[in-house]
Amino acid sequence: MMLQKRLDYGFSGCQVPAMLYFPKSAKRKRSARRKVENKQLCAIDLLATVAGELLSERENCAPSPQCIDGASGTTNTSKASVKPDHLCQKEPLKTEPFDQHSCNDTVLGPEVATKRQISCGSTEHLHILRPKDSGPASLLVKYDILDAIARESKTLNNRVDISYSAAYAVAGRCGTETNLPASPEVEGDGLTGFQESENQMPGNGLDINAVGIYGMEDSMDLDTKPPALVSSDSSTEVPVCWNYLPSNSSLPKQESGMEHVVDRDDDDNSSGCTHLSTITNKACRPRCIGNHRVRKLSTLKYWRAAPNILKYSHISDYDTEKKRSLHGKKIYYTRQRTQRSYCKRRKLFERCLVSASNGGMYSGDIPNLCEMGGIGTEAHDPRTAVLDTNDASPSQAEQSSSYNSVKLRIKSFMVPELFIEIPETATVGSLKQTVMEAVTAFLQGGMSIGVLLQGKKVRDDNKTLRQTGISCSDKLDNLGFTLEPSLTQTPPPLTSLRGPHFLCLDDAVEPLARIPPGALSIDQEATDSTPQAVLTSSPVSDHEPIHSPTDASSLDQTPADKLALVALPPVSIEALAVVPLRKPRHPEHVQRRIRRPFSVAEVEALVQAVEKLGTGRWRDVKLRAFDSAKHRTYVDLKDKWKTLVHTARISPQQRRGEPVPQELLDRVLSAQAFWSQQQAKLHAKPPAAEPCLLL
DNA sequence: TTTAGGG
DNA sequence: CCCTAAA
Repeated sequence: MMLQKRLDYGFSGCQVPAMLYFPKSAKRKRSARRKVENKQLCAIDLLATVAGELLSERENCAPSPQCIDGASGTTNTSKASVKPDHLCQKEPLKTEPFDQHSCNDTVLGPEVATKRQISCGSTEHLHILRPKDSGPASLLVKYDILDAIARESKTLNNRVDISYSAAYAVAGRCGTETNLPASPEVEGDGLTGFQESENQMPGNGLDINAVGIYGMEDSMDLDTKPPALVSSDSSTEVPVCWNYLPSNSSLPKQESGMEHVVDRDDDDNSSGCTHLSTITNKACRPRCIGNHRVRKLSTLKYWRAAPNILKYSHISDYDTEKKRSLHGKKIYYTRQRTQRSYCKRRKLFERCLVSASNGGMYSGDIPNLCEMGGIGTEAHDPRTAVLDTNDASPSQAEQSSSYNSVKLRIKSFMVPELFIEIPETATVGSLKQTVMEAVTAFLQGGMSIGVLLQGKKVRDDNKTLRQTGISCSDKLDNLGFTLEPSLTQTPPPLTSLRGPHFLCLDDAVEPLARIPPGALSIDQEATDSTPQAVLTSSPVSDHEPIHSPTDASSLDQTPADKLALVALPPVSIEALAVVPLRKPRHPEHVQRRIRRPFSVAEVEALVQAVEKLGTGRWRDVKLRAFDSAKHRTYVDLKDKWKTLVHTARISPQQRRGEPVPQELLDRVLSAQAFWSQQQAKLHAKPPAAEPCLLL
């Protein structure tokens, strides 16, 4: 490789619409997941789950748009809010890459409704009941959720806007990798354009935007209320308490970008606009709803590690001039589409929530997202969110009546500085991608919102707006919000698993890792004495790029060794002190293999081999029938057999995916029976001659 | 490494 | 497909 001159780009801040992305890379460790419990994750959990719904709903498409009434098992049905018309008339997907059976075999009678249970934290569950054939699924669900939340919270202070971005709805057929269309431009909708541009593998993503520092006052104590999130959504919803002031700036309307994707995701022409929404408070686990062709919620796509990122560092506030380091790291990523059950997806999201939680907040409740401690940037810091109070009339707010509200508008947040190093021979497209990756990496650690009042950081999250003076009109001019990265709080048990590339960070902040969680209060006044973590780039070997089997778009993929990216967000000392460590991830575990459904021919070969060799000799089966299929491991074959047996035992209506000939399934059953019998005999008495299934 | 199973 | 305990 010839040396290339590098160009360094400094970003004093990337302006993004005032919205946050919550889905984060999933973590598979159950141990980590266990740490995510209860209401801390209320918001994200809910949203993530909703997102799962949106995804899952795609296969519940049905031709009939009519709404069904009187669904079973519900106690509190009610009409959901009316949707805007434009949401009801979406073009169908131009291409429906999903299994064509998915629509057919899931259409239920009009009386059958799909009962969804939306988990909102650990204590609240919203049951969403909507008919299966009530039209554009994701949209309905979206409004179901909104409606449910509104009812559940008994207040409209909290608004949640959920957008679903089906980045790509492509299901790879067996043996054929599906190339996706080129990534959409990342423009016009802030971060919504995050795309998996590296290799254009099939993937799908969720953009859960939401929103609204509406009802902040309430959110302060919204332990049991639906999440109040942050949004710049200037579309239609106006919170009751906080007047949302429609932006007159040039900030892109996030809806626009999102809705388009939603269009693509709606898999039918249904024009149904009404639906049922049922809300209960049962705190039970979501049940598995048989579904199909549901992509795993790889919102994670967005959080995919940038292979080019060699360095990913954070520095602290300018005023402290302290440097801290993060490490580049792989981000759990998957583009696999699965047919997992709702429960599975739910679990997956729980994993997401782990990171979301750990990364985005270190204590407190999700509803307090809007009041999370921020970084100590100065008021004039360009990274500070622009607060527009021109249109607000805070004079009323300061009239200290108990119900006065504070009106403010967040025009945008500022993303902290990003430094990007890229060869000058790189294309603009790769530059875009690099920037995107930088932002992705930046966001990957989780987000926090900082509140600055007159240049001073408002640390006490428990104070009311009035107490802090935020309700005073004369101070609103100096009220700012910062979008700041948070680091994942590494659970103590996991810190020992850190790979070599974590060493530098470990060394720097190891002492902090021992701070017991209980001591990690939001108010981290004493953290100014935090040891400095000097940013160090990690060896390339520790960050082997993620290569995709179908790296179709590796246009100008600058090799990792030639493109370094340094993100230098002004990480607050607090954040580092509180959540100093990232969850270690072994690079080899980062990328999930692409899913490659077995073809009928493969199934045939597998069945034949198993018939011959039995069910306990998968290596032999592999050698015998799949020796040349590099991507099929004996574990795969074993798994496939397992699923085949399962498939053969369920009713044909329940089967999904490419249908396997019944004849093969019959053979599967007989072979399974035979060999399990043999195995039983083997246990009974010492092995004799090698049996063989006669067929 | 391979099996066997749960996830 | 992933993850792992066992073998």
